[in-house]
Amino acid sequence: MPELPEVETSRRGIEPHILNKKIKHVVIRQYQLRWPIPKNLASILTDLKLSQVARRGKYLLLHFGTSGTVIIHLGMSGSLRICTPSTPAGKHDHIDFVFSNNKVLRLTDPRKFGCVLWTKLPVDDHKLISKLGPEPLNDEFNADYLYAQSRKRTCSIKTFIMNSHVVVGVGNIYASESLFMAGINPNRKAGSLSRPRCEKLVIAIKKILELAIQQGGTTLRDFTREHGQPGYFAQQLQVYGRANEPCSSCGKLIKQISQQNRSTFYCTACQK
DNA sequence: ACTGGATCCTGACTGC
DNA sequence: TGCAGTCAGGATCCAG
Repeated sequence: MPELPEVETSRRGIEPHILNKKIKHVVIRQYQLRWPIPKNLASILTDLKLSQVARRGKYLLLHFGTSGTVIIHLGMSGSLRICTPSTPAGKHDHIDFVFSNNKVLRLTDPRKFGCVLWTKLPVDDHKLISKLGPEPLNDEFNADYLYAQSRKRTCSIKTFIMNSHVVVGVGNIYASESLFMAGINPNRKAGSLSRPRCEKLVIAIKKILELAIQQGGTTLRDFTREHGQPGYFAQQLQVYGRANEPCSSCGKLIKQISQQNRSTFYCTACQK
């Protein structure tokens, strides 16, 4: 369940266990993820010291000084946890990074939509990272930006804000939630949004993500240790997964539709 | 340059 | 129970 808040929660959860530790060895059980794990990754990483645990969008970045960076994406079903070398590996535990302090960073990903890659480049120059839009919580993501980017765009506003080249980290759940908070119909064409409504949407996206990170930080604190815990934020969702339930604002039943083969939930009365 | 659709993969759930 | 069909929190690639 990796939305941006959870990737950030994972980052904060694993960092204290492995920062500034050396890799003792790497165990790779399944190379075939979204893209294959580089064959020589284990030998490259052995004896390198982890200097920084960063995040860009939904990508987790393990920096090893000037040597290079491991790029991890959790896809739809990936998760990370800290365990020990003696913790038995499950069916979908694809890679273990074993550190000198005997802590293991373990990636689990049943659907294999995630990836583990290596780059020597400055990570911002990597193909997957270089074209990403701004971080939603940075000042760079503001009403002027969203308004300018959306002009003449005919795709729906929901599809637009989920496009990682426009802004990173807005997944299917938070797209629906943000549009509800901003009172915008998800079917509306991106280019038809007024400047004030762009501002409203930017504020909503920031607010929703900040709230989710805050909740992830408290309720999913041990997400990296106990796989599969239900997220507390699920109870805070106003429209996502609530088809045919009354709108919390007006009482009209929440509608579920499909956009780009993804479910969208919204209130036909509150969102125009 | 944009848009819509196909696609990678497994598991949970529903209905027959 | 078993089996087929549908649906999942992502995002790239490709054709038009």
